[in-house]
Amino acid sequence: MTGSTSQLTELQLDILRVLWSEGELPVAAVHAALAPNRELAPTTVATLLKRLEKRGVVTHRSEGRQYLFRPLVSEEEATRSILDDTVDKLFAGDVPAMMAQLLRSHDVGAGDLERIRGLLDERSREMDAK
Amino acid sequence: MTGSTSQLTELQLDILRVLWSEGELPVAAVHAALAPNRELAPTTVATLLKRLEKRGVVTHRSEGRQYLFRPLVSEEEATRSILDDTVDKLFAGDVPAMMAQLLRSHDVGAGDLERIRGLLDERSREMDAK
DNA sequence: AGACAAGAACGACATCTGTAGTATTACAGG
DNA sequence: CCTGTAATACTACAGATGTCGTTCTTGTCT
Repeated sequence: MTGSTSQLTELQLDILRVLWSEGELPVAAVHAALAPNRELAPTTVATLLKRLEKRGVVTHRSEGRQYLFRPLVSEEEATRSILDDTVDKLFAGDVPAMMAQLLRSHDVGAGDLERIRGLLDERSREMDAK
Repeated sequence: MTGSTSQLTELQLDILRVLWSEGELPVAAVHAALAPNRELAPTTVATLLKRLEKRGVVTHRSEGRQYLFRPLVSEEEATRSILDDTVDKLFAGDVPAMMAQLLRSHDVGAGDLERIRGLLDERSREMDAK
């Protein structure tokens, strides 16, 4: 059970994305990576990281006088968790229903449709294989 | 612009669902409809409704000594808004990417795959038609 | 050793959400 | 007209989140 990964906010995800892509980083580096998009004080980033640690989403180890933070959940897990939550919240867990809604009211071009067909076929093959 | 419809929580959605399906209702009725699933004090429901009204999600009119609440956003709009938000949050707005993820890691059975193919075809025809 | 600077630790504050108790108010009956 | 009673209005509080300022600590450089 990887803790409450589903309730991650945009900002929390942005922080996690930095860690996912960069690996183990000191607060300053996370702050720096976020700087272009978010104007946050370094202490803000530290606070966020600390809170995420309290929730079991990241952890840290000391190296010299600074902390190196590292994620405890993978991007896959987080994404999945959030998506699960959304499907439950909006469609009572009915994934196809959600996909139907996505197809219906969100911009999906012709090329996208093809791409999705490809994915479906792939998935079918996988199921047959097993 | 229908206000911040995208940030609706599960509880808020539950309340809205009651209104969507029942129409215009007094607080007591909303409370009653929710009762089987949620054990909330009537005042709690009233508070929630009032806050939703402040956010422009519902409104009310007086009838005698009680208020009749009614939604200001449709279920379609709310669902869409939340989904948009999720796609943005997780896949930078890339709907097909989200669908791919759904197919990959959520339980979608063989029958579901067929159903989705059907939706795709339908969508394709709609596009051709236009 | 003493002063600096860079981190970390702590504390704060506003807003939102879930949750509800208490205070008012005003109609309905007697 | 007075009193329940039912509905609304008001107040409160804890936990989460976004956002920092301030203080404490400790390695480092002269």
